[in-house]
Amino acid sequence: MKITISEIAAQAQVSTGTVSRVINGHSTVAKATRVKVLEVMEQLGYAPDPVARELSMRSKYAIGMWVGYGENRLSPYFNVVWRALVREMQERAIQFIELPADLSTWRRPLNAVLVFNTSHVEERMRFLAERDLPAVLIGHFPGVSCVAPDDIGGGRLAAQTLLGLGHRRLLHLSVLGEAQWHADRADGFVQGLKAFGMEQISFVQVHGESSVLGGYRLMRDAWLAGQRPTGVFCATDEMAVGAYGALQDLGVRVPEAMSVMGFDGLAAELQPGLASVAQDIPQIAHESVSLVLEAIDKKPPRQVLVPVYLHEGGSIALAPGGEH
Amino acid sequence: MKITISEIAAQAQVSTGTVSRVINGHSTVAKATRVKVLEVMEQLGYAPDPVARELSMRSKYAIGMWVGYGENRLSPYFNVVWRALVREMQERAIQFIELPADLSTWRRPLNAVLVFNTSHVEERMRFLAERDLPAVLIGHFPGVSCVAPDDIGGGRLAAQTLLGLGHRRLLHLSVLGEAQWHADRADGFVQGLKAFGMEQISFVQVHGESSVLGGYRLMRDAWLAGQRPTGVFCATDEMAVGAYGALQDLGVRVPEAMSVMGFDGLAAELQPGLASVAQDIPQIAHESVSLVLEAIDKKPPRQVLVPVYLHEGGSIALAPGGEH
DNA sequence: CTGAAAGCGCTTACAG
DNA sequence: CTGAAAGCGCTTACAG
Repeated sequence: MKITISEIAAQAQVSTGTVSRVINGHSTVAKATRVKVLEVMEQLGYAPDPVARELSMRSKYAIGMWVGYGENRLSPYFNVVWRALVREMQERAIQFIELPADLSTWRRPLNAVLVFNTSHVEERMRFLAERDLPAVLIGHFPGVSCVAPDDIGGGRLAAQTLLGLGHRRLLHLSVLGEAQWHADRADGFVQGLKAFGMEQISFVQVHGESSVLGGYRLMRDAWLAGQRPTGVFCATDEMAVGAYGALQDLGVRVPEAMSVMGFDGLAAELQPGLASVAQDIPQIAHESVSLVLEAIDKKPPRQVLVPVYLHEGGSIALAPGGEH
Repeated sequence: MKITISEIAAQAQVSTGTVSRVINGHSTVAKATRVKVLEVMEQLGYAPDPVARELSMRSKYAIGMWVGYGENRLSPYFNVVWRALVREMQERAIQFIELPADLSTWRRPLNAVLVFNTSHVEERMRFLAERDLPAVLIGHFPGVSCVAPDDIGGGRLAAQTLLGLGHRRLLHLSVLGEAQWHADRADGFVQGLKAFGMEQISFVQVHGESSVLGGYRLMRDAWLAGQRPTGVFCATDEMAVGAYGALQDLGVRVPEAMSVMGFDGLAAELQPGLASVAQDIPQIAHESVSLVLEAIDKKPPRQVLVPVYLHEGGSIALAPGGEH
């Protein structure tokens, strides 16, 4: 049936306490026994039971996750982050509670709140501050602890990548509205172009919705308006999927005639082959929870930027005409 | 200080066992003591700790969830079902494990497997059968326990709904490939039309991808090919979102000129106002887990069909011209 | 470094 | 009907 810590202890001929110590990486375990225990665990495919773990470790903390409503609640990105967050909390044996949109009706005790994927950020942060509830935001907001992917660096990375392949006519599909993340991605992209020398480059930026349909329409309309870039950088992978579709409908071949890049790193699931600036989502989850713990301890707020990296893919190639 | 069951027991002058019994509604508690205990609980605002509860109630079963890969892993539908499943397992205090796509590398003990959202169903079911692993499928497969939404009934419901509004020129956006669910939805729809009398109806069915882009293209192409339905039934809500977009781009007003219906019931998040044949997803999760438990007990396989219902929305209206 | 033991908060045969 | 006790799977002072 289920294999437990005592099974491991028996097989490794140590006490359960010792097994527990190696699980938790306590340094006070002899190297030989540690190795032995790890071996047995590996062999039996053991994984500690998070529920039992929580019951016995039980940080006194209960932290709430306050998430937004609306269509993006079902977005691929949201779901990936949400799952990473849940897993992180489980691993750290922290009790988490998904909060309702309207917090004012909430009664159960709460040690901190993690705010994610929500609109009205300012209003919400004020609400929490007034109640002295430590808060951490996944995103940007002055004065509170925040964690976010390096959107600017990601934009720059996209620019460098496309420029490196010889592209000189570039299009950026960006997003309407005030959110920081897409502004940063666009800024980073432009920074990358500027570093290279703008005078040699033609660059156009258009704005639409951050969805498949949004990307489709932007790409199609830009093309029909006479834009002829060789490289397109999309603010999200979903938009890139749409752009892909539009190019297909227009008979423009990817990557031969046009290189397409996305942002988020969901390509493997969303559109195999799509090159993308990937976020390190497990790391974002990890940092978020660390900041929450710091906030509970009244440590001063910090802002963490989690690095991004290039997710390679066949959707980008040397610019046509071999300008390079 | 957190208040626990022993606190209640002390105040009510009974044992913790008795308190537990009233918490769980066991009938073997004298009315007077029950009342007394409830009073104390109420007074102290006591709520049982779910973690402790799970640890002690939990069936010793570990059940695996075997899900498919590919883009639909991030689809809204998948995510909604996934979360319902997780919650159901938690409530029943069953340990669940997300299985890797390649089960042959799996070592940890498993009492049963819930198969969901996967391709190669036949192959996978055979794999499990060979290993004597009880299996339950969300979907259709002969000889094993299955649970699925009533796709046929849902198709019929869509037909009745649109016919009831006076629509007589109908289009169905269906899906390419061999899966049962969209065949059933289409069949149900046609059944509904036939029951009404096909000779008074013009009906066209087209096939594409089950995505936003798929719906967009089907709708646009049908229109450009000269189709002029007044009612469109989409095999999924995602396709309906795409169809919506196409109609917008074509300048066709919804619902004045065209009624649009989806299927799945994700409209509230995906496209507010979209009318849809809604699946009862919590119920599907519930039945799945029940069947898994039965399968572990060697009970004979059963096939469960979960009813669907109409999710109302402003995307459907009386047919133009008031044919009704 | 490591074992024995108590404890996290709850449930449930087992007696009576 | 109800209490005493063992148990769910793990952690962590406390000794040694």
